[in-house]
Amino acid sequence: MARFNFEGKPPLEKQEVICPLTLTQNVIAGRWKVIILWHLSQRTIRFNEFQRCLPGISKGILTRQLRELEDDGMVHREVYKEVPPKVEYSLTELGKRFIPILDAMEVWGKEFMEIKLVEHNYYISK
Amino acid sequence: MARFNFEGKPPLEKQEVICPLTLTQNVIAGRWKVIILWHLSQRTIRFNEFQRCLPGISKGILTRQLRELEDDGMVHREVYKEVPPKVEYSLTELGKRFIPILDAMEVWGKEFMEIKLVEHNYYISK
DNA sequence: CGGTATCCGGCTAGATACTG
DNA sequence: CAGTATCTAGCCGGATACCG
Repeated sequence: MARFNFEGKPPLEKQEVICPLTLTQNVIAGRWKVIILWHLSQRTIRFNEFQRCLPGISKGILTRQLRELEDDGMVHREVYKEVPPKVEYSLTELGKRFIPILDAMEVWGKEFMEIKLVEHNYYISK
Repeated sequence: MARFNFEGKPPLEKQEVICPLTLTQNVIAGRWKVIILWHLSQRTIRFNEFQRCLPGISKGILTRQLRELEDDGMVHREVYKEVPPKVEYSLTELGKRFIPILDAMEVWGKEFMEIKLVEHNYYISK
C-alpha cells in the first residue's frame, strides 16, 4: 500500500486530508487480498494451504500479497522453528475488525449475482 | 469489470463457481470507483462537478470509470437534451444497496488511520 | 459541457528457476 | 515447507488533442 506513506513523518498540518474510504480501498487493492482476508476470517492458514485455497496463485505473488497485508497490520505471521518449516497466518485485531466489510461485500455480491443471472435469463435455485 | 463475462451465456453448470466477494471486488476495482460511489451516495452529480470533486482526474479516465459502473448497473446516466449539454449521474437501486459497504469501509478506514497515527506518535484530536 | 481517440509509462500479476 | 530472485506481459491510469 504505497500510497499511504508515513515514513517521512511530516507534520500533521501539512498532511493532505486523507480519505478513510480511499485508505481502505488502498489496503485491499490487490488481486487476492479480499479473498485472502476472507479465508483468514474462517481459520488460521498455512502458506501451502493458501496455494490450494487460491487456485492458480504463484508462490511469489502469494508471498507479496501476504507481506503487504502484514505490513498494513491486517495479518499476523507466526513462524514455528521446526523442520520442515511451518508458518501460520491469522488475522490481527485490526484484521478482525475488517470482517463486517467482508460480510457486507458478500451480501451485496450475492444480490448482484442474482440480478445479473435474472438479466441473462438464468434460473436461480433458491 | 472484464473478469465477469456473461456474454457467451454458457450453461450455468459449466460456469465456474463465482465468489460473491471476488465479484464485488471486481466491480469496485478501479482507482476512482469507490470515491465516485460515495459522492453519488450524497447527491446527484454532473460530469464537470465530478472533475472538481476528484482532483486530478482526467475526462478520459472519469468517463471510463463512470461507464464501467454504469455497465455494471451501479450508476444511472441521465442525459438532458439541452444546449449546453447536461448529464446527471446518480445511483441505481443496486448502487444504493452498496452504501452499507461504503459505510463499513469508512468506519474501518478511520480506525485504521487512528492506529497508524498512534503508531507514528501523532497526537489525535478527539 | 461532456465527452472521444490515441498514445504512453508504470505498476503488478504471473511465470520460472533456485534455496534454506 | 516456505519461501526469494528475476524477468516479462498486459492492463490501466494518465496526458493530450480533438469534437458535437
